Amino acid sequence: MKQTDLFVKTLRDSPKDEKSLNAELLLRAGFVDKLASGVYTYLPLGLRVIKKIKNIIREEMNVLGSQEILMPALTPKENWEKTKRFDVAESYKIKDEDFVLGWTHEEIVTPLMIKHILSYKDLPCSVYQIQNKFRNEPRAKSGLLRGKEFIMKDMYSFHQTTEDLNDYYEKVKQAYFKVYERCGLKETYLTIASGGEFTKEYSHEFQAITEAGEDNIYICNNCGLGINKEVKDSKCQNCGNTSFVQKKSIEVGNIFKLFDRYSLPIGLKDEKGNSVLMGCYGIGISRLMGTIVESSNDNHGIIWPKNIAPFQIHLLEIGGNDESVKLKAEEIYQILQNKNFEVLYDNRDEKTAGEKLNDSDLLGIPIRLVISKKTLAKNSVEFKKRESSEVCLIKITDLIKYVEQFSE
RNA sequence: CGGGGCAUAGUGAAACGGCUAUCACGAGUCUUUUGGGAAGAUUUAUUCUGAGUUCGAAUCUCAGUGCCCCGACCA
Repeated sequence: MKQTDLFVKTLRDSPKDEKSLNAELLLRAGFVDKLASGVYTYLPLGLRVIKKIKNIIREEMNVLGSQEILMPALTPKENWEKTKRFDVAESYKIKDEDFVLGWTHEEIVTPLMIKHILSYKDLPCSVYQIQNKFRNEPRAKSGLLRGKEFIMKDMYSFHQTTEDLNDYYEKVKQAYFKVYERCGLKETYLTIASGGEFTKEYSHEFQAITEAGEDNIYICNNCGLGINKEVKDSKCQNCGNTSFVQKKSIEVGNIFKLFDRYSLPIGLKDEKGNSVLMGCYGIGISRLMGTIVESSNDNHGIIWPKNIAPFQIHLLEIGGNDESVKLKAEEIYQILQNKNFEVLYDNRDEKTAGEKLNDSDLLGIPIRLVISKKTLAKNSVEFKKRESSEVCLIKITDLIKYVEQFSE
């Protein structure tokens, strides 16, 4: 994409009121626009990142045999009355309180499954959706980390036996780690937390280590299990070790065994009349994006992990009013496009070199290529990785091969 | 929901209760410029809303609203 066609503006100054790093960088770089506290518009660059994260999640959930569906955000009152959650403060009630803006979807997916699960042959079964969720947060904060409306993947699984639920639950854990790894999140810990009202068993959170985090977890020095402070014991629940390190973290996913908490009141039964057992599995996608920005940046801007970067290559022409530079830059842009690289081409004429270079750092695309009179004199293009300060000149004839190496 | 802070152009800032609310950047038009945020010309505002005090309010008072931060809350 040519940068002159991109609907985005970068800001030179940080917005006055944003203390949170992810909010500041994402707003300055033009990835998002803030409509209200905790309510954001995703601009083209931000949406590209969101789409990449969604697709990674889709791929991993599909591997688990789950199928994607989309449930409504507008959900009728009756569904919530059955499970006694109509009055939960987290929801937004609308239209004279006949509807709730969905903040989680057990109440919708469980009745759906009554229609679908007619025999033991239909079990196990798993569905997920990616959707905007609404939570009546008393205090939205920290940019994308805690919003009133946010993007979430929620998956629900249905089983005939506890054993089958347990098996599936373990597989989901592994899939979640793959998601975080592919998204470039370096330090994520499986963390045990309270199962809440549903079960004496623990639920599991996935906690990413970051200074911006709202949680404090204790990490076992022996086995690496994270332990939420609400269930902190003197010994590690997994290995019995007694030494821990405390770190600030943000929850980027959680998984629960729901058992019959929803199937019982809603009446989801197998053919023998036993309640179907359920699990639910969430990932906050917008929060994940914010967390990645918090953990991957420098003084100049964002450093996107390559799998979720909005583009793979940022091609800059410097001195583009020189006809030969412009032509060559266009040519290289076309070649890279034809090779299916995702290229953002800074073809803006009126910008100085400094502006282009600074914008490039701010946007955080993994590979930067610069073409100028200087590099053309050597039949070359300058190559730089965003994460490194090393710069090197690459012969134009070797460019494709060289770039391929770094995008694999 | 308790506590604290802030609110002036698209963004960031300035202006003792007193002249036509100033500056930088951005954005628009034109000319010149291009390796770490360039030069000139020109355009760019209901000082958050409402009330009050005053000869006079961006500035003081009260109320409201919004935003940021701390805490509580967060299946």
